[in-house]
Amino acid sequence: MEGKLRILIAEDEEDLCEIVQFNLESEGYIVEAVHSAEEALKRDLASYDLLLLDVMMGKMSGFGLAQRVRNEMGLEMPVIFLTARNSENDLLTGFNIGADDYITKPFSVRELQARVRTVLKRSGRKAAAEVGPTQLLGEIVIDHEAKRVIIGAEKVDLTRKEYEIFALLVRHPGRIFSREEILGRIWEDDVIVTDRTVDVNIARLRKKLGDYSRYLRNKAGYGYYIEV
Amino acid sequence: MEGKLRILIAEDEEDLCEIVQFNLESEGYIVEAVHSAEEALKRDLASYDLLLLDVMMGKMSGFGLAQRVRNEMGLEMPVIFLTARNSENDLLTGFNIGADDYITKPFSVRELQARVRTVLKRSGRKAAAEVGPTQLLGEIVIDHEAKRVIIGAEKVDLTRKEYEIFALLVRHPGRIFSREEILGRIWEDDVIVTDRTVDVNIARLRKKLGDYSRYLRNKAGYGYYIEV
DNA sequence: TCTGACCGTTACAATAATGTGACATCAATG
DNA sequence: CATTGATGTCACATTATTGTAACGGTCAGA
Repeated sequence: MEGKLRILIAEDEEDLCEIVQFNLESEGYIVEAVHSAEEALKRDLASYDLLLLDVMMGKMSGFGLAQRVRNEMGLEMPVIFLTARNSENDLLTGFNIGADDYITKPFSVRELQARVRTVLKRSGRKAAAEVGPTQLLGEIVIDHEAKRVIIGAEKVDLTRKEYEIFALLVRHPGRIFSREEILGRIWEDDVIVTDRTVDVNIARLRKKLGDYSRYLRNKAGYGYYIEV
Repeated sequence: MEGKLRILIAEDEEDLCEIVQFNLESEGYIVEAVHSAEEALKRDLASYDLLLLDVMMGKMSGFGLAQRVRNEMGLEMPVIFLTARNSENDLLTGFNIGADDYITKPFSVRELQARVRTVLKRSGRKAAAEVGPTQLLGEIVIDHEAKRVIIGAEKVDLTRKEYEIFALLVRHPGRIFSREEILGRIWEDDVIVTDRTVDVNIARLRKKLGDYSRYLRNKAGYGYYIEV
């Protein structure tokens, strides 16, 4: 029905990383590995379908990372935590992210595969669902659960493309996205559409945003961005 | 607070607590967590519908706690023990006490949800996670015990799939569920069905809901949801 | 075995979303 | 301030998504 699912594993034990990567890739997933939370944050996390996070890595734990992903970035994505069995003291507390599951080390490959499959299936593995239920941009609230925007008392439904473009831009305020980049991220790989298509969708989005469309700006020759 | 079921979890691994709490709450239970048996004893244990007890916690074990609950306090309540994998002795003891169930760590969240549901059902507490005994949506009443819907004076029986889809959506009003997500949550892991199947079941459900099917909405490109 | 409830699949019609070309405006650069 | 490429907008065509009827298979109970 769609492309391969992408998994990011953040785990500082490189050997374990490789084993997991190898095995999940042989299951047909696209797996990328990083070895610290900081490295993970450099990725476009929204582009993955599942995060496998070691609980204990360097400075920032897997929990910390998951928290940032969910709270600050407003992304809801399936997370499986990897925890060492007998290091309970080291386990951090107080995260309220929606961990979908966890698995204790050492684990069997089969175990992991089963867990991954289940979590992905449960989560609906659609292109990076986002949570919030809301995320703010000035006085505009994005309701990621309802796929719409709330402006004052108005609730404005967004179509899929409108929503995805807006969510992408809002996730990175101030950053300019070229039409090519927007197309590459939001449209399927095999469909070919003009870059003018982006403009039209932006126009429709702006119309729905009303006055607040002033936040959604263009820089001639470059692309679109959200004004900070 | 209407008929939601209350669960107390006593478990010293706080991260595990959080995971369990989050996931059970999202299933519609009220979940409270404590991190020791002593703390648990300060609660009004009779007010819970289910106890989830870690077998190994600090001074007093989950078993000790369960024993006191049953013998001294004379409470009959469902208990699920959480045990580490290789402590077989504990298991025996657990069953002598009359544990309703046990689950070995690490367990999948889904496994736990299923176990909780089963135990609650068996114990005579209403039924599954979607328990009410009834839950309201506008003027529609869902009778979770009879697996049907009451619209005005009409009683409309729902088939299993119809009921589960409806219950899932009603539990999270306003949230859009993609077809994949619905399939992942309601269908068994190993069966493979088209996503169009969801549509047809939705259609059948709508027909039974009559006029009130207006609450059960679709958003093109996303999925189905209950209008708030 | 028969029967009917339940459920998955398909086909096609109805609806919503999206893409495109034409043209009007705008913005940057000399 | 004039020119030119970039952007905004509209109407309409095209495509994708959804609703629904119809068919067939399975399974449990009569």
